[in-house]
Amino acid sequence: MGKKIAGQPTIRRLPSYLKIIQQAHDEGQFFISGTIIAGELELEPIQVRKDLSITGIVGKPRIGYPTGELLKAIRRFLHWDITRRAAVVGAGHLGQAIIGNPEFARHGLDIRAAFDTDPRKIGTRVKGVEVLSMERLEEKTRELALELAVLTVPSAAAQETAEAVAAAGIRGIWNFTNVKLKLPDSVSVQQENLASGYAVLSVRMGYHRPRGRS
Amino acid sequence: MGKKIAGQPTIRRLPSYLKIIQQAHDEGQFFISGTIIAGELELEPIQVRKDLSITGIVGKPRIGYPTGELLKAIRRFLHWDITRRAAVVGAGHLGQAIIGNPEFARHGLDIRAAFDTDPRKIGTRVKGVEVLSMERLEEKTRELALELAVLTVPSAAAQETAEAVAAAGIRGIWNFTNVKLKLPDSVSVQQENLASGYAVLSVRMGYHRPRGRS
DNA sequence: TAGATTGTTAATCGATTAACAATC
DNA sequence: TAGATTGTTAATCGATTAACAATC
Repeated sequence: MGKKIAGQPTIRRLPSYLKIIQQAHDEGQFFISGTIIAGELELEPIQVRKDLSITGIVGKPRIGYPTGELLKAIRRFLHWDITRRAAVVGAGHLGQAIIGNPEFARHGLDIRAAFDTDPRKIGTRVKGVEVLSMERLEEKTRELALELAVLTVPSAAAQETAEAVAAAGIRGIWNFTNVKLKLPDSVSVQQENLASGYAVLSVRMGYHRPRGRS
Repeated sequence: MGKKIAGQPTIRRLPSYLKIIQQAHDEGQFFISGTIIAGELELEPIQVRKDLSITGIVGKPRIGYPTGELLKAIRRFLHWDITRRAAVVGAGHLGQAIIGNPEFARHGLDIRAAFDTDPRKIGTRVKGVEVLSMERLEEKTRELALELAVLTVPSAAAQETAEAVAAAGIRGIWNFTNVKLKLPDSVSVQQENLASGYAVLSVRMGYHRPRGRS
């Protein structure tokens, strides 16, 4: 019998659970029920129980799940218990937002360098992270043992840059461009398509019928 | 018989289709087949055909779908054929990234103002967009007829800020914080949880076994 | 014409939800 | 104890994929 496998929807919900459980833990609560977590996130309790079951942590009826063990197990499951040495490729606003967001650092994203083609940016620092020329990507990847790249370059440069990133030996790309990258399967790619979210919101909002003065 | 309804997965894929079809159209192609679109995005042709069917556009066997009509129909479906007057609330790097991204403007996101609490930012401009104090949110929402807010404040301020946004009369929030907002149902909220994407990538990458020198 | 592609109907697959005995 | 919550098994739901006749 193999390891229990979690579907992608489950994996995507785990970070929200982690946040709620962390808060409870910080407030000194030793247990939290699936019902409470579900209430906070407007999910069904059964869904939370099902999701949490993949961690292997067993809860106590009437009491809930032990917060400490659950935190540890979720972090382990997401591999957020190790640090991943990473680079931001494309040091624009989006790249700087990722560098400056402490949430990712807490979850093991250890950004060691940033790369850009803009001579005015090269040599500067963003929150202590040095911005380097793209020419130094391979050298720095080796030197710093980088394994992950946050790709925040303009779409027009995405494929070309991703190929350079892959050639440098990086094995995971968090892709914030809207370009479907063509790379060998040995590189893991996670596509963040912000336009998808905007599309969902737009459809949900529908057409506005402003209250006229007529 | 009612209007055909599209599931959220379909809606989320439409922007990618739009991009491919736009490229073909710009290259002067009058038709594009579902097979081609699927190939570009590494999807199944049947999935593309099924998704495109919600637009009501009919393709020609052997030829494909008419690019011009398809573009128009997808934009119509997503309501990307109208402009939505919007504000960025939280003028940090992420907010500035959204303001500076021309893709959203092309899809009708018309950012008219930015709001922040930082006195050093208030009064400045980001790509021509004025940064205003949060106190002026209600006034400006009325004056500019804003209907959408891009919420890019720190998590700690998310709920409070969202309430102010809702009170100002804005009816859609694109929420980039990791906070599940508690707001009346009259406000549409789209949650962008970046940590979810990072979780998926992390699980996919697994634990690294570096090639040792041993 | 021959055959690639469409649109529709049916089958499969996976995720969510329901039901309920076990239990703290 | 009584009853809220857990974990598991089964049912439902929705999305994806397969099959195939129609057709350009």
